Amino acid sequence: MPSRPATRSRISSRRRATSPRRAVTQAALAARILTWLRQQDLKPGDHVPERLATEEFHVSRTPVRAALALLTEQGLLERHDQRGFFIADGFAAARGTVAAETPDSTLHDAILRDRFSKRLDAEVTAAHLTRRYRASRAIVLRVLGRLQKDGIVERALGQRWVFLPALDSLRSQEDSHRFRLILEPAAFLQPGFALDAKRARDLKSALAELAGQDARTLDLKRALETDIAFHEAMGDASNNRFLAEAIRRQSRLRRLATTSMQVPPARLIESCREHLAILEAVAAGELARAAELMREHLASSLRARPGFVNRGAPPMLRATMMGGAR
Amino acid sequence: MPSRPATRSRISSRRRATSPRRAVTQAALAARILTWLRQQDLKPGDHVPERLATEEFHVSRTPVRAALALLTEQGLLERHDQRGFFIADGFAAARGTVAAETPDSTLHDAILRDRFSKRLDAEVTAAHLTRRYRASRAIVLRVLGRLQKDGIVERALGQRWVFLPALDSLRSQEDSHRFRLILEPAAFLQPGFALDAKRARDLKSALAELAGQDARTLDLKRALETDIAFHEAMGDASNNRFLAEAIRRQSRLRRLATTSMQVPPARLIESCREHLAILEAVAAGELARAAELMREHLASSLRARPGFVNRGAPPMLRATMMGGAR
DNA sequence: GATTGTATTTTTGTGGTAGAAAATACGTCA
DNA sequence: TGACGTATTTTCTACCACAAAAATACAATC
Repeated sequence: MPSRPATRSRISSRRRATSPRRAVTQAALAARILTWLRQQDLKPGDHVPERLATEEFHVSRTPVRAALALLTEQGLLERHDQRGFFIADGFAAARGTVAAETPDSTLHDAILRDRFSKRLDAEVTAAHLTRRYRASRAIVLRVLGRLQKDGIVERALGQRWVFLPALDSLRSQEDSHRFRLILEPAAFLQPGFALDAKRARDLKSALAELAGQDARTLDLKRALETDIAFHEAMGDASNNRFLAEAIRRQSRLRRLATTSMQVPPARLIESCREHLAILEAVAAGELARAAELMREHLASSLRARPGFVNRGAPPMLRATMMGGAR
Repeated sequence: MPSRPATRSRISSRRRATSPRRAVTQAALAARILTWLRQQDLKPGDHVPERLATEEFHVSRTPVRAALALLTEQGLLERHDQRGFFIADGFAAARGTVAAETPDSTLHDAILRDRFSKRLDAEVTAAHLTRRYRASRAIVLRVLGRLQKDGIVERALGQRWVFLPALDSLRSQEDSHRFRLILEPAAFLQPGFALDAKRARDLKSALAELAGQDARTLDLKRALETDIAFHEAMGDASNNRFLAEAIRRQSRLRRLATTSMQVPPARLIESCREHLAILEAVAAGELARAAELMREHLASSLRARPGFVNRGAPPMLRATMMGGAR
């Protein structure tokens, strides 16, 4: 087996007295409810009826109540007897997310890390992973399922799981960029394009803040998240669910590949300015111009990609040469 | 529960003496090997080494040998002692596929049918489905997983599975068409666009045959399959795996929705002619023209959509009406 | 009348085990 | 040497019982 010995963290499935399964899904739901609440225009004292979350997330009141109780513990909500949950004073201020470390996410990240660094082969079996990470079979299968949904692995007909060429290969990065170059400018031109007002405002302030920062002290993770949020918002605004979904898919891949593809910080800041220009065009109702700006923005990013144009052969030739073998 | 009583076919998981699980995956692999062999330029007498299929499908020799043996039984291959499998004389002639009826596919189709005709609610639980179809939980979960992969259902955080608006709603159909209008013309303009020669030939002959047929006696199922094969081939030729994948995703949805959306046969035949024109443009190396033809082709299909422009009732109302009877 | 609080019922996830299927090791033949 | 044939080992799936979580029913409150 070509797999080299590697980090062997124990990813346990045993129930510990302190954190049964509940804590995991509860936290996940709480996190989703929180981002959902943040998207709305809520003031301290506003009521948060359980029913709304129930309908939004297609779950019963039981887990919703548990999640809201969790948010109450964190001071984001307040609970009044017989009246329910209300937005707390600290709601707007608090920045932290409720992101929990789950056995699943631990394994998920470990697998991605080891795969990107080629410590994992392109073909693995579930049994291999259970041994390597000392995780229960159930967890391994769940994580593989999630990776499959994200287009990272594919299940073969037998008992192998195959890693697809991810964004770590130069070739896939180029494919991804060209794909986005097709998709994203088109979003603005869809009939019914409409950007949510609050969302536009939030994006604008986040982008403006980043745009003013120094390239040397930039929080790269936050910059990437803002970048992704911007692109997904444009997809959602397109009013076409397939387009939105396709853009979101690419976002997910980009987020995962962030470790291996390093964009220069200066480019990220430039990016923010371009995003702001696009938002302005949208606000002015000049959608055709927004589309054109988006095209230029993505083309710039494509050019800025490390190792793309700066090295050797020109784009067309390169593409053709690579076309041969696949 | 609004679900009305409905077809209750028993979908069994019990192993019958005659067909254990093996027969299913075996047949599935055999079918995939067959289409794979058909894509290659093979003559009777050509050797089919096990290793090639092994590498192509990421499975071990054991299932490959079983599948090849199955194809031998059907007279498509020949087996010579100590030398292996060879293309049989009847290989090119035989048209039939090895498509097997599995418990999974039965349930899969039943669920889709019942959902399209609104006999199933938009939110279901696995337990509900096991009762309704008298299927084992394992099968239900597998099928739900597949439907999820295809973007038909989504798993909620609790124990509900939510059907996404599929191509049965008029709105989604329009979204789908507009999405394809973005994607598919762009395929031709990707650097490295290259259509496999044999594939082009096969498509051309299939399309030519359909184009010459009478609208009244047209085999609708075959026409749809050819249509899909054409569009997927263009995606594959684009040399961009994300683009190809996105097109394939749409194809899968279209195939599933075929029962509920009825395209007039005359339009299908016209379609074939347009496909042929695109192939000619590609063959002549006029990719920009091919892209333009594709745009027109998809735009025509969008216009030809039943109930879009031509019919009376406004979209929302119609969609509701269609829900009633199937 | 709608929403919350509480209790009850239903559904799901997990772990262990037997048997089926896939992977693999090894000998043989062109 | 590389491909096939056969035997052995490993891995997976189905099934079962129990604990945990979600859904639901019903009473209480605004």
